[in-house]
Amino acid sequence: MNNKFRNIIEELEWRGSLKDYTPGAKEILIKDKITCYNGFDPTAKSLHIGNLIPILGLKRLQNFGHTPIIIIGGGTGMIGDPSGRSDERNLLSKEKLQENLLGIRKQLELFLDFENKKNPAQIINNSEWLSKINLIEFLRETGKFFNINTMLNKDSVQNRISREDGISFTEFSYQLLQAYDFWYLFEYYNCNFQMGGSDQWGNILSGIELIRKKNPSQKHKAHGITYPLLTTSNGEKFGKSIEGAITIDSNVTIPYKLYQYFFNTSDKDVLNYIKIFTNISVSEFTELEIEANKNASARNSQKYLAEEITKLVHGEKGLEDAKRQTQGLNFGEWEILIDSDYDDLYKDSNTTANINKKLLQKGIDINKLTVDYYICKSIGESKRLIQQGGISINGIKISDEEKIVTINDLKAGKVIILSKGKKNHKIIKVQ
RNA sequence: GCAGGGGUUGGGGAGUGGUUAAACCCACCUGUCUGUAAAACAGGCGCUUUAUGCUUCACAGGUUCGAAUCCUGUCCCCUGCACCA
Repeated sequence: MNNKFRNIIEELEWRGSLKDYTPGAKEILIKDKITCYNGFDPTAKSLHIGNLIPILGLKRLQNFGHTPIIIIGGGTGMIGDPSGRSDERNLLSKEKLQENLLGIRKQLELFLDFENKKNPAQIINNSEWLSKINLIEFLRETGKFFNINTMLNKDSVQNRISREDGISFTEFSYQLLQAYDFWYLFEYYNCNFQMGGSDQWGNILSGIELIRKKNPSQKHKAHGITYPLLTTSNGEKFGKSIEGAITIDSNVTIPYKLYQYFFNTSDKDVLNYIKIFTNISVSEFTELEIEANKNASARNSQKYLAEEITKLVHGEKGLEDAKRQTQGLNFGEWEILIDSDYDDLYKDSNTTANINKKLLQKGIDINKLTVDYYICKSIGESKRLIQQGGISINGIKISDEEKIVTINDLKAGKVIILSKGKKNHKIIKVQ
């Protein structure tokens, strides 16, 4: 893990994690030690893997002696960011927001160093100041610096205005609040850098402009950098699976799922992802790259990526569990699964379910089973898949579309592993 | 508000009285091959008691032996004009 990079810019550029930057930003990051912030809005109760990019960005800054600040958007979360949205957000209730806030805060604490004497990370909730804003004062002292024409020209706003539903004043105001955050941090926390996804570029610039206008004497002191937004080479959104976002909360996305998600990264993306998500050094990377070109079928890069990320997010034990469960589920080696694996897999309701023992003693129609446990959408689909050889129990393909599943189909006397294709499994436990 | 165009199965988009559960493309699913890939190929993609069965083409009625297709009303969208500025 030793870092051969001379400075943060060199590292970010090599990792492909730098997209836009304000003039002079690079030089300052190389020469000085700065304080930089990145905001996270509590829209869900867990961060998803896309959030790892800014988190790692802050961490890398910290490694080079800069001071990271994480803003969790207790205030801005009340409003909703229109960027990248095609419709108005539903406002979250205050209780929900609070719950999300706590969850995210806890997760963020895992990644950065808060103990360090020199440049400890901080987590700050922007409701600290946003909730105290007085409307009249805000309009006079901050709103005055925003030009509606400029605001209207933003893509995020334009997109919404051209739609039938338009955009509410509330969301339209979001950019003011984010700019205000930056100004506030600049003023009271000596923070003059903001980092964010490239979709935040406009918001970041607004903040810089506000700072400039409010402090005419300190021209060009605030800066921003962005990292590119990740999409897969197929143009899909990164971090989304069929069942929803891949999160870093082991109760929502179990380590096995996380591992699988990255293991299934395509060859085209995997090397880029490794640079972005892991701390791989240039020399290690070169080695891996050569190996990947020579012997792609070994999938060493995917394995490396999946292992590193699982370890980063869930630790050594999480990784071990994920690998064992992979072996058990994806290769049908159910014997190696231990009791706690079932418990783990049980946290993911997409993968597991319970069945009443009596039902099994009577016997249950295979098609009913697949539909009841959400493997198939309809009995018709189930029959079709059986004809096509797409349904299996405990790794054995079912050929009889009228099959009655009974107690004799249990593995180890306690579970049925019902699968659609090679990757969709449902572990059904008898109770 | 007036005039014109339009709302079809996840998305796009054919179809303007009858073998139309509805062309085609994309997305998606399964299988073969394989590397738990990609590509390619094969199959599939409203529901079920698989039947000359049931429910679908914005919504509600109507005409007809028969309607996604015709009529009436309602809702929504797009374009032009007007109003407003």
